[in-house]
Amino acid sequence: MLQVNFIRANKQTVLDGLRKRNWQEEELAVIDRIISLDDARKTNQLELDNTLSEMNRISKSIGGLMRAGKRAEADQMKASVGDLKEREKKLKAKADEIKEELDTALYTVPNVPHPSVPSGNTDEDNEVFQAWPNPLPELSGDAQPHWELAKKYNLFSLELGVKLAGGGFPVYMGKGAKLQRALINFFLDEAAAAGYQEILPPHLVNEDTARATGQLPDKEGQMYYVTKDDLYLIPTAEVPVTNIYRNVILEEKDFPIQMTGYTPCFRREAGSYGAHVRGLNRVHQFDKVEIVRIEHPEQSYEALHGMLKHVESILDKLELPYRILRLCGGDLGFTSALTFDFEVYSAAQKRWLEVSSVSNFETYQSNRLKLRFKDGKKKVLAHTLNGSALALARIVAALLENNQTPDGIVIPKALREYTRFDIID
RNA sequence: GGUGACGUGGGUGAGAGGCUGAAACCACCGGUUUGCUAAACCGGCAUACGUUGUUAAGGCGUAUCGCGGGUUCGAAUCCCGCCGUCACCGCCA
Repeated sequence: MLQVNFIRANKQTVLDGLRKRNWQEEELAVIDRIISLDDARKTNQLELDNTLSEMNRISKSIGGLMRAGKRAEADQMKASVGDLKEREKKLKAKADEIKEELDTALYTVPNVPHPSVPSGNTDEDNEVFQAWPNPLPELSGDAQPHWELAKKYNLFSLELGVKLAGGGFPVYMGKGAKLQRALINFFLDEAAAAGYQEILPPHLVNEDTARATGQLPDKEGQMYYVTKDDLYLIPTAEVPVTNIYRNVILEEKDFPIQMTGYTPCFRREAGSYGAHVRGLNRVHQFDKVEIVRIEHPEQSYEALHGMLKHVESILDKLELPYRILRLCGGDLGFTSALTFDFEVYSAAQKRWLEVSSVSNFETYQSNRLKLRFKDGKKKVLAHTLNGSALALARIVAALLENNQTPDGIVIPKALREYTRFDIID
């Protein structure tokens, strides 16, 4: 969430940012409300502190009297604390109430978009930041979408997933399963080569963890929740990996921090039906290799572009046609200041599929994470970033479709040392 | 899952209702001494919020001894719940 002090000092910037996210004028009132709640918080806190201070003073003198054996005087002083206690109780209750209102209000405010974020409402207003320079692949008329190919070559089954779990849980088989494993290893090795330390985190996280990276309370409905143990299934490795640095104070020399992690990702994503969610296009469980960086604020945008280059290099090696979009204000994630999406062209479906989202959250996450670094004597919030490198399911969809030939599906050269087969037939 | 022990600053560890935001030691930082290094000695060394101050240095207040409640004029210390660690038992890939 945003810091109240930041909102105070940069009110106009915040308001303009929210307008870019298409906030209506009446919704912007929350900003003034936050400031006045914070004022109330301070006033209340001061009164509470003064009350406590008075009580502490009296208690101390009672201690002195007791030691001096002046029992009667001490008893008299004890009696005088009653009113203060009442006041303390009220003020404390008020403080809790204000804090809750303030937090609730703060949670409704998304990150301030970076100046380069284009205005716009929907994904149609996203800016093509980098187009695919070559002609798009064209397949012959009898080319099949990946869900047909999966049947033909027995690569995965969603029907079987229904039997085992439910809709949207694919079961990969044979070369389909091996292809998943190969891609995961390929992505992890590429990330390691680019300087990212590999992390294998828990796949379930507690509430504090989900809150710190912003999944709670904003996206509560999107996560699977294990009530019995009060744990959430992770929607992305971003959550546990970034939280490694929750409540940490770094030294400047610790930067940059680069981590990568493979995890399955679980998303409830309340359903929508039709061709655009068929097959692997949208599922409840998919595999993803994530890259996470923690950066000095002055370096974070450079780091963001480095992450773009990394994702590009992987897609180049996979020989997939892709383009990069800069998300508009309306499509930008709640916690992000700037996001670039990678889309891969899936030739049989004749559409672009989102396979990666690379974002700079600036201090929005680190504020909740309490992730800071020492800047001289001061402690300053660090910037957090992350990106998919890459999300598997849709990559598989594109690979299968684009590489189909009459003889079978050809595996890209870079992947063959991982699959140990050249073709799916 | 059961039983028992434990959880104190960056680390080790004392404290067992008031004189304790917390001894001592180690680590760290600054200084004195010294051909250099080391040693010795002196000093400093938590975080958050608020307040004051020039958006400074500093001062002041409050909170924090795993987390949350309670008892009490007063809690690191007593009581309750939770979490975690360790040991043993049970179960188990």
